[in-house]
Amino acid sequence: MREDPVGMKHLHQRIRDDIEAKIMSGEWVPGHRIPFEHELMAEYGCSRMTVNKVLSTLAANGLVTRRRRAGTVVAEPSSQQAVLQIQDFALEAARAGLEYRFKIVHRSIESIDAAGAQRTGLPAGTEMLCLSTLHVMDDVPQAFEQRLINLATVPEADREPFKDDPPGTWLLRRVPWTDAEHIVRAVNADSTMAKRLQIQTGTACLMLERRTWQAGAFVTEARITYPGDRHQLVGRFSPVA
Amino acid sequence: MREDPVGMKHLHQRIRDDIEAKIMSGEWVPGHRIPFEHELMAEYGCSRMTVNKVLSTLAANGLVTRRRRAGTVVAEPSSQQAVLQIQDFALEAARAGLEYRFKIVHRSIESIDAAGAQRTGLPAGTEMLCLSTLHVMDDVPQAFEQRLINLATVPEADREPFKDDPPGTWLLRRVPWTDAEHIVRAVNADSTMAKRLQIQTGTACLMLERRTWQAGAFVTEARITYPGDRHQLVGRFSPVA
DNA sequence: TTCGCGATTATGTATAGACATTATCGCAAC
DNA sequence: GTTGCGATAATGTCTATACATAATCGCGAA
Repeated sequence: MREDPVGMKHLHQRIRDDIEAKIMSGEWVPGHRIPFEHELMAEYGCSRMTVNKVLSTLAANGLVTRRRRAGTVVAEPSSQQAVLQIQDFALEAARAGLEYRFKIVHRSIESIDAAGAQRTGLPAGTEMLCLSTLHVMDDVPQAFEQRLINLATVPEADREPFKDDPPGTWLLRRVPWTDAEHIVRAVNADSTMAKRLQIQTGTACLMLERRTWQAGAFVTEARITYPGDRHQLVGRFSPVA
Repeated sequence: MREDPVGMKHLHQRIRDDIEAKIMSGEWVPGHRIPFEHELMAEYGCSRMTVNKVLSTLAANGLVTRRRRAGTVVAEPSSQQAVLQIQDFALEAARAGLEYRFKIVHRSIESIDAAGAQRTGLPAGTEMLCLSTLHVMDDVPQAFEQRLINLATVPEADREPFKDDPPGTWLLRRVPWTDAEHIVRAVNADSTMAKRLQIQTGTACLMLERRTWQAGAFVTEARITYPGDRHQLVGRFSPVA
């Protein structure tokens, strides 16, 4: 019944990618009803078990909400929201009525080291664009960002001056991600970091480490340090199955 | 074919619970090979699809590792995992092969103050059970937990000695929550906290504040402080709109 | 001894169908 | 109008089967 898959992803993955893409692109906003299982069956010409498993997985990941009889709808953004929103400083500043600036304080291209290769799953020696950015609101430093961008996945980053948008915002618009890993740590500011953020040495800081992949290809790693007395992560969660 | 389920969980959940219990209790240590799918089929008298879905789900959650031909084994705990995702110290300790203890260092019943009333949305003066708990693994303090439990919502907490399970675990089993709010901060340990956690004064700590509601009724507030050099929050997310 | 290759075995993905569960819709009775 | 109830429609769970894929095992040849 199925054509021979030569360079063809598994159906499960293809359906999942399609739905995720529609949600990510904004074509399907939160609350939008996703086609019923039998509609997807017809569209992809597969059995209900297959689309059921896809939708169940998406529901377990909190991307959609399923209700008997009512169908499946795109979930309201909840848990991850906080971590992600903090990412967009310009938006946060605008909402708080502050003036936002950023400054690229370092830029270079380097081969990834052994530890980096381990973290990202890339072969050692892969070329990465390394950027350090200071985010400032109303002349007060809010965060220091150290970022690696995989030039194999995003070659155009090499020629980008990052004049209007900081690297994170620029990337988000260019390269939609499909997977991310977040780590949140508490660290004491060393003297260098303290100077950058205009805080006292030893002040507790939140360090958010974030790695993103697009369909298995590593995109970027960001390590963002926030002064602990100026920032917190806030999230609202609903229980997962 | 199946007996009528009166108070009988779905098979999928039962198999899953059984396996998780074996892992949690330490009966199956990391590396231990889980029965093959056809063995579980025979044991539970069900089809392979059913056990396959259970094991796939456990694998997706990182509890087990699956390899073709080799079978399914209990996963190695990856360093300091998922404090946020699985907020169960006993489970984490069991997986890491550590001995877990907890100690209630303070217990009282108090009326909520103005600030607390603000945070929880309760009327001032509501009676709360106040507990302070120290979580210890292999004689090393891992976290200090300050918790308020709403006695109006969970009156039986008053008579509970919290002998076998710490308050968080006990509550989770008794009162399923429908909404939660999380705040993550970085704070410098003051001298009291430093003494409790056996760290140096000033060490950066992660402070996780968590409030939960059940259908609009406030249940509990927990404020958990982790030494920053021993813990991190790990999360794996998929994109949201 | 070692290398290569085929058989074996366990998981990965998918199908087609069945029955259970539950929320909603619409009609009928009050 | 409102209430109650049955039909309906969607997801939830499960079966039995099939073939694909990948890793390992063991045998035979170099």
